[in-house]
Amino acid sequence: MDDTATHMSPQEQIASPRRAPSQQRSRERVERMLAAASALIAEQGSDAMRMGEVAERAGVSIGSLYQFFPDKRAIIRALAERYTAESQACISAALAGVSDAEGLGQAFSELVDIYYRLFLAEPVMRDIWSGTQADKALRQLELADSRANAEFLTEVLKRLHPSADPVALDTSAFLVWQMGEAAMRLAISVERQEGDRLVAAYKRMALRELLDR
Amino acid sequence: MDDTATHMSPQEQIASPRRAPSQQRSRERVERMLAAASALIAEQGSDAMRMGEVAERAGVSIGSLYQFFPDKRAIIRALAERYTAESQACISAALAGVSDAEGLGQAFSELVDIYYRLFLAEPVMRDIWSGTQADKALRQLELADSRANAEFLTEVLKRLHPSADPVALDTSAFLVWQMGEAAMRLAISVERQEGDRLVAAYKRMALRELLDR
DNA sequence: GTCAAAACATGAGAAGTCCTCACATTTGCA
DNA sequence: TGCAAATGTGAGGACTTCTCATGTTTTGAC
Repeated sequence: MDDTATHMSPQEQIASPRRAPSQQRSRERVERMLAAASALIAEQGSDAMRMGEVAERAGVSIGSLYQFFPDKRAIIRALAERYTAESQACISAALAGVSDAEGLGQAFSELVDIYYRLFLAEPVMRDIWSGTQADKALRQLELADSRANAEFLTEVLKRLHPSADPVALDTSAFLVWQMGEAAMRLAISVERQEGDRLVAAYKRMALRELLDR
Repeated sequence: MDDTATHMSPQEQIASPRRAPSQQRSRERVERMLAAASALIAEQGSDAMRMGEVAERAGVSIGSLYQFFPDKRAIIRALAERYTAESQACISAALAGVSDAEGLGQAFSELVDIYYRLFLAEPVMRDIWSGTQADKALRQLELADSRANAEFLTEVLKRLHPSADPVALDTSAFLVWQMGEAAMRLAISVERQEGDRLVAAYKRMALRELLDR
């Protein structure tokens, strides 16, 4: 009872932490809250998601919601963390065994396709990463996630180009990764056909950067 | 430049239009409102900007604010429109006379530098384009702006590569442009030194896409 | 200059949001 | 069994954004 912060602040506000659910009952309720939030985001977007609605749909009171999530953004962040954990495992697996240029080309191409399909199919993921800019902590999370993913790529690059400057490789990998996320966001915001073209163009561009050095 | 998106979510609200200022007095007041909004965004970000504060700083009542701007986002959009108009003129001028590969390399490189410096120096611009995702109309504006800018690039490319598929050129130009905006956003959100490296890497990557075909 | 109509200005308060807090209930465990 | 810790509750506080009835200024036709 210290960080209670009665007034909203001029700028950044760090949400006070909440207790993690320790009993079976509350763990299930937290799951329901996250599921409700996810459904509402899918339907209306995270901006239009109302905390009262989340509570109602989860079958809990508004107070219970705030027992486990310090504020609205924390719920969204919790969902985001699940996605990042999931996708990092996927990416790591896809790139782990790569040892030559052809293998990288193959793996990278598949990864892009998977991500593109994911973006097209998952309105929640889409919405969350779109809203990234509004929430500093979420932006940090995305950046950290992106760095972690780029790291896998860097490892492969170092194996392929042993004599190249490691910093340059790292920069390339990070940039390529971020460009990919931007390309996805762009692709899903235009007509499907144009989106496909853009993703294909990105793929070519990225592979050239990664392979022809 | 009208629009009316083809599909609209049930939740989307089109803000009712407001009267444009027709008298000298009100035109000046609107200027003051925009200036106040700009200053507040620079200080705290558009999210933390309060309409009451804008009105107070502009020396007008909250009612007057709403007389000319249908809602909060409209004020931000009005500022965004100024930036796009300004930057489009600049880009058009930079690319207009380009007729060979070397000229494009030169002009593009300079343009990237200008944009990077602009992003670093202009907190308002930064904030506005960051918040792009929250406001559908603003996203449309940015997309339209990006297309218009890419169009200049496409024209140059068509001159340089007369035998290439025009659609492919257009896709490349649009992608390169969007990647550039993403690279800028990324660059300003990390340490200055890393940002510089990322922008340089983007420049190389983009030029290769534009020139080596 | 007169005067009606249009444009403009105002701020209390309507409507709606996030989040807190004092108090009630349930659970784990000595 | 009893009791502390964990959990559950929802009315209400503190903010927002935005409206609207009411008053003031400008315009322009006569």
